Amino acid sequence: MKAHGTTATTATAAATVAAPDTEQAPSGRATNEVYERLRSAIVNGELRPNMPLIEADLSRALAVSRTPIRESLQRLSAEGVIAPRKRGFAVREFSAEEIQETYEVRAALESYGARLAAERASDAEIAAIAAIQTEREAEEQPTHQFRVETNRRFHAAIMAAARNKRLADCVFQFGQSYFNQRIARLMSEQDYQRNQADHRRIVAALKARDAGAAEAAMRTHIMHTFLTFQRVGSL
Amino acid sequence: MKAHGTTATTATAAATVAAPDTEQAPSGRATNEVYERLRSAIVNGELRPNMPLIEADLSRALAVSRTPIRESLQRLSAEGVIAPRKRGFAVREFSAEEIQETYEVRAALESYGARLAAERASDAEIAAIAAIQTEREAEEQPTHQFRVETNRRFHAAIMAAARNKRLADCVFQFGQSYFNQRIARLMSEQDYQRNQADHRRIVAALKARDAGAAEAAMRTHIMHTFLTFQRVGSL
DNA sequence: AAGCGAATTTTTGTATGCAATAATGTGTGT
DNA sequence: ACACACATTATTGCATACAAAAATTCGCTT
Repeated sequence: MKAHGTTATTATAAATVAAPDTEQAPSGRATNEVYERLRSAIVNGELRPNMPLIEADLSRALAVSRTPIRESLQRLSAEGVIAPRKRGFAVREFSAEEIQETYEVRAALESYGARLAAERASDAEIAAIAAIQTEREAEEQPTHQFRVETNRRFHAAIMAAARNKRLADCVFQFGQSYFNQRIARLMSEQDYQRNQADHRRIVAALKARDAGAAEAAMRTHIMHTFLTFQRVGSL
Repeated sequence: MKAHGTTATTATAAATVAAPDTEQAPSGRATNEVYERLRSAIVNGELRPNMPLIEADLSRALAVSRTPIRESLQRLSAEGVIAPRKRGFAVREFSAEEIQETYEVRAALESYGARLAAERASDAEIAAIAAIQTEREAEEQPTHQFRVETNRRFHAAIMAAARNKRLADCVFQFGQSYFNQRIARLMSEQDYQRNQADHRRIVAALKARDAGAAEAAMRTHIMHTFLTFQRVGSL
């Protein structure tokens, strides 16, 4: 490919990130803007794994110099979203083993969060968690969007109730991987029903203030999601 | 303070990081060199919390331009070692609550690691873990250095046996904070003996392949370290 | 003195330039 | 056609330059 002056049109990383030239970053930080855009593009799967991130291309696409690009890349690399290659960086690819490892870490973190929530949550917080699940159960025509969003809120509410910001941050980080969205999209109706049952068990344990049960239920729940991944095979 | 030409002598961040002008980074990557030096300076407590990191100073002290400095700062920021201020970055300070939170996360991760190790380790790995603890018990005049190092090896061996690289990386990350070294230094003989007892319990659980017991023992062990911190009060 | 505001200095954020190195292409001999 | 040396290009890594923003100093007024 020959770069021809202004705007590249090939299916390269830069193409999918191009800025909608409105909203032209009046808020001082170009680096943050670039960082956010790249991260969301990667998490949403717009930038495919192993796609190399060419600084000059991104620079043109996002209309900033290479400096904020390079700083964003460092940050994304530290977060494990992209990986260093011999030359520069590429969108990180996760093997099946690495995905399993990630789910195990999430299981460790979220199950401990459930335990802490059972010990520390106020009654109001537990009621709020239960309410989210009730909302899920009540919806008769749940869209994919609805399911993802209420699920996110359910888990976030539990983490908030655990009163450990660091833990919540960690869990959030681990949710920021392209394969999560993909797995969510590939979930069958049966998977969804199993998740609902898991959620009910978690709520019950929290209401009973049974830390051990909450922890175990959450652990099982997370690993169920991993089973979904295994069933659908490679992404 | 007036920067006067070449070498600053005041007690600023840059002073403590200055390169020993030998070993002049023949291996291409200046950014990595800078990153490593800053991180270790912070973790070892040479750079005190809240100390602002002035790019120009660091640049002079480490004899590189501001570019690799800034890239290192992005990385350290993503890792939570430094924190953004209104202007630039400063060494991150952890409140007592944040330290507790960190220990809770470590407890979650390492206890799950112990569980996985109990399920997955080979007999040889468990023997190796036991051997490290035996070595600890055998030493009659253990220096601080010896205690820290064997402790590190003990925990690392368990994480390796858990066969989850991501988990091991996470635990390692959480160990990279200045307060860990400080707490280790403030440990009383009684604390050390309690740790030894904890380690023995963990080894016993692993030998028995009792995942639940290994998990519980490790969790208790980590939280004991947190109790040590609480006893000595503020750092 | 204390408070306030403008001028000055620091320090950062972004852009650009240049040399080094990896990647790629091209030709030649076998 | 294949392998290999060599030339060319693409891309990075680091340094520098410059403008904007924040912090500081200084002088003025009260």
